[in-house]
Amino acid sequence: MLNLKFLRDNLDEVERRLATRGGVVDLGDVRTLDESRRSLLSEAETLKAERNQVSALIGKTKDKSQVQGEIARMKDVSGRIKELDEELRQVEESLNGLLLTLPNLPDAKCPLGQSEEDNPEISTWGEPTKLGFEPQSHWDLGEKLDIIDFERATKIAGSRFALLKGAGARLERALINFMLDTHTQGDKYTEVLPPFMVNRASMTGTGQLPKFEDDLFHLDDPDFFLIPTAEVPVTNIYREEILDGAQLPICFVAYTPCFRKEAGAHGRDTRGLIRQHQFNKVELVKFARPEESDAELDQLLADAEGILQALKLPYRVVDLCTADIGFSAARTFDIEVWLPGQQLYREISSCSNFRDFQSRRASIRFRREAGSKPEFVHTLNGSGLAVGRTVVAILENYQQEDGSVVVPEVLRPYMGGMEKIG
RNA sequence: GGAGGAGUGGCCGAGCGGCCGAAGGCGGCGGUCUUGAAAACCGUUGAUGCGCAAGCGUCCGUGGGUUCGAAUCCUACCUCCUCCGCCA
Repeated sequence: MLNLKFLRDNLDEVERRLATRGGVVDLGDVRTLDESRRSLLSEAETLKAERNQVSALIGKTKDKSQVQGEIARMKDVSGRIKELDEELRQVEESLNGLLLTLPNLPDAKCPLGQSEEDNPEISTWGEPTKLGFEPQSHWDLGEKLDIIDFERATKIAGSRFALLKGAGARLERALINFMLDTHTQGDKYTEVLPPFMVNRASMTGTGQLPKFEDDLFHLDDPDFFLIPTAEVPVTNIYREEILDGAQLPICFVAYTPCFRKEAGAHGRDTRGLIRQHQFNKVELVKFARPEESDAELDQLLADAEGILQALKLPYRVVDLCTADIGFSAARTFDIEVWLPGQQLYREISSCSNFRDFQSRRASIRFRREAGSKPEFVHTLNGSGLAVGRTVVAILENYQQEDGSVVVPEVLRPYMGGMEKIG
């Protein structure tokens, strides 16, 4: 959520900066609602002040017959207050509803662009793998090795599900453990295992609601949502809390499955593990002081890159342009891993700084020192990494001409010493 | 699922329908004393909205209601605790 005061004073600038995300932005309604809110508020508060005064007087008066007139008048005043409060409630509901649909302001440093084509590549690591033979796709490899069964997953659940088997299931589990162990080394990140279902307030806090309900799996009774990323439950750990500034930054790492409807992706990535309704992810989440969040984003990105480097998987980093950053983000770096089967780089991690956008929605604040005023923290998160896509990358990059797959060295201890699948 | 009990400030804990944003304690902060620290003593210490400010408003789990006036009364919901049942 944007700062209403800032928005009020810089309406044109906000419109212009939001428009860099694409489309036209008209904040006229925000102005109108804000103005009527303030005028209703001041009228209601004046009456409340009067009522408080007169009621105190009535209270002090022993002989109530002397104040019958005041009591009658206050009855009217109270009626009027009730009307105004109701009007105010409606205006605030509209205003708040509107504010909740406005995306975050892109950072000044966020590159301008019209589409993902305009995302500048800022670094590369390793060389795209040269296999010396015709590479197979991970879905062919997986099926031939009998470690991924898409057909039966479809029978059990439906399309966009996978059944991992044998060394495939073991590889997924090995990756989760390897990632968690790596990130928690030296107490950099504290491991958490959060609920996989959350309520509406949590979804609103991180920005999935109210705009993106269609992308979420929902349970009617109780009114819960399956998490689309661990970002949601982990960021909401501190919703409506005031943190001690001395403890910042607070860094969490969480493994969770993630559930997404992929409603807008019909026909895209229908084969393979790339786009599933359910996938595993190890997520990094940080709560930082505002002045430190840029540096924390760099570190977060480096931590995510560290996993790919340890696995010796080639990748590049792109700086998402204004048209491509997510709703809640102010700045985002994507890590894209090389996939020989498809001969392209594919997103495997997305690392973002949300600044105070989520912390305003979720009311997550901190005190610099005892006695100072609460300020909003900056929240950040990034995949460290998407596990399913890491399996894809390993199968495709480590495949051999005979269709077997070499297990990356760092994973062997997690695979019971297995050096090769197949 | 059934039966009881409870939700007050960072924490514990008082609170008669008006003098309660809320006693008291702990903790925090500042000070006195001390070579320094502890102890003791004194003072101070919630959040938020509108406003340049003075100030005014709001917040005692959440939402409704009664009343001139609600932390205090009524009501629904939420959460927690105890007991019974069921259960990985």
